[in-house]
Amino acid sequence: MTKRTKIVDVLTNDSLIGKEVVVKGWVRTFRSNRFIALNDGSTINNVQVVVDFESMNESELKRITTGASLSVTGELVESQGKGQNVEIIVKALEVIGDADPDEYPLQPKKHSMEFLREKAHLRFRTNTFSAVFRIRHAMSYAIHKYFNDNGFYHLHSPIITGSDAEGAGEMFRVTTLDLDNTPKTADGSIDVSEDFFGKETNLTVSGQLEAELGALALGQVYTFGPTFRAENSNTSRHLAEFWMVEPEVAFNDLVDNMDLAEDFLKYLAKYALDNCKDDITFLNNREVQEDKSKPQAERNELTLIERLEFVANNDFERITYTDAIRLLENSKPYKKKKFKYLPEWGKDLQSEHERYLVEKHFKKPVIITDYPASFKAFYMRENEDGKTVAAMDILFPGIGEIVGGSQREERLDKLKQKCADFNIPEEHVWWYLETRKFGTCKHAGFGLGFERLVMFVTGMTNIRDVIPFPRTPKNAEF
RNA sequence: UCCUCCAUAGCUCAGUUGGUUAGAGCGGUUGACUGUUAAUCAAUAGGUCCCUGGUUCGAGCCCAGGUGGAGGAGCCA
Repeated sequence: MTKRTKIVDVLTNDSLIGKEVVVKGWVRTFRSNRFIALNDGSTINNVQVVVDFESMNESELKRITTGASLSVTGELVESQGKGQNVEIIVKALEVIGDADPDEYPLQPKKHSMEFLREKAHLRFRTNTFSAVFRIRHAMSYAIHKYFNDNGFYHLHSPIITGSDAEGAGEMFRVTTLDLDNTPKTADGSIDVSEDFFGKETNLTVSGQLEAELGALALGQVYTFGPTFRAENSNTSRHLAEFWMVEPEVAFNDLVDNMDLAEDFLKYLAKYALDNCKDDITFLNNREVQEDKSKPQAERNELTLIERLEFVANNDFERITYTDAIRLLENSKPYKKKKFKYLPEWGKDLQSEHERYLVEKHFKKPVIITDYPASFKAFYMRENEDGKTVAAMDILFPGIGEIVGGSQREERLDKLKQKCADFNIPEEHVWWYLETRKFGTCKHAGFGLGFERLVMFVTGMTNIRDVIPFPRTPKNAEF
């Protein structure tokens, strides 16, 4: 009958004090047969519900267990106790759904992240994960808001793609063929003309090429969708299914591109600080506690909040690949032979090199630009030196590469040459080449790994803990 | 895919040179207590020691293979 009040409102809206409220949520703890900590997901904070156990049916009281869902009607009053400002004095309490304490796996104590990953269906009910996923939502919203407020259009790039020219990684094949009985052509290979689309199709590894098509008419676009890579990578920074944000802007060059990416990331850090205060504070304190049990060398130099403030308020370092190599060659670990791999012009930077630059030398986000063409993608614009391309990677402390982008090759002859160099048949990318044939112009864009952003903003150290149901090699549970 | 480490109670872990009956804390249950904040106190239940094979009189412990997990590397976002 009476409308449910969300716990976030119960805790923050002073005008409700003295009034009767109805709250519904899940029991976090039940102490002394009298105090229920109830949470409904609207905030990380619980409301304390005070039960008059002397007058309650004992069998009903027994059903108030960790994890059970309740409907509580009662008066909101200022708390007699010290830990909270307000509490609800129960008038009526109904157990909506029981949670058998013998079987309910979440206890009011610390669990390991690995254990909770196996209980991915229930881990939303913990403080840490509810905070992470509220922040994940806020970041998703902030991304749309940033682009909308800056005149970008959200472009929906396809998830199933017939394009096989991207080369961004191994792809997941999409087919409706009977795998036990595939149709064959005369030479014995699989006859893909019989497949649903009449050709080989895969899940997208990037929406970039499609975003470029949009940008070259709409001016400023971005994609924000799921991306799939069938790489057998087993690290705390990679997923087989992840979400990527890819803005693309006509008439932008590499400097414009860097300016956009930096402004965007600063906006997101500030948005989190301004709009997710309770959750960020919780995760900040959680990390401080965790760090206490770690050796000095593994602790964070700055707290989570300090790191977010730092990104929001300080300019990123910008350095060319060539200068970065020179800097590494004159670094202490180089001279003391601490690098496992020697930095060398023409070879890609190793993780240890990036970490040195970001975490030891500059101690701030670093944008590395103008990489050698040899290990970058075919669509990146060739620089005047003929050796490097107008690429940029943004490296974050503890996360590594969070953004990768470039100014695109807009000159048709150069792009055709690149296709040849990379063994990409022109007939596969005819539609992409046509944008250079008809009204071509400078343009640039980048890709932001959404989960890596959420890792940075939450301080979580494993990417599997910032997406509800992680997809990794040998794991597609739930 | 490669390297290193790990797998014992519901959870976090200990377990001696290979030895007979595998332990602790937390959680659960039962009871006491009741304005608590990880409540407290007492009692109590709870085990395919990841799987398969091997060595041995005897394996949680040693060996081989497998599976799963973590950290690092590569690839990248």
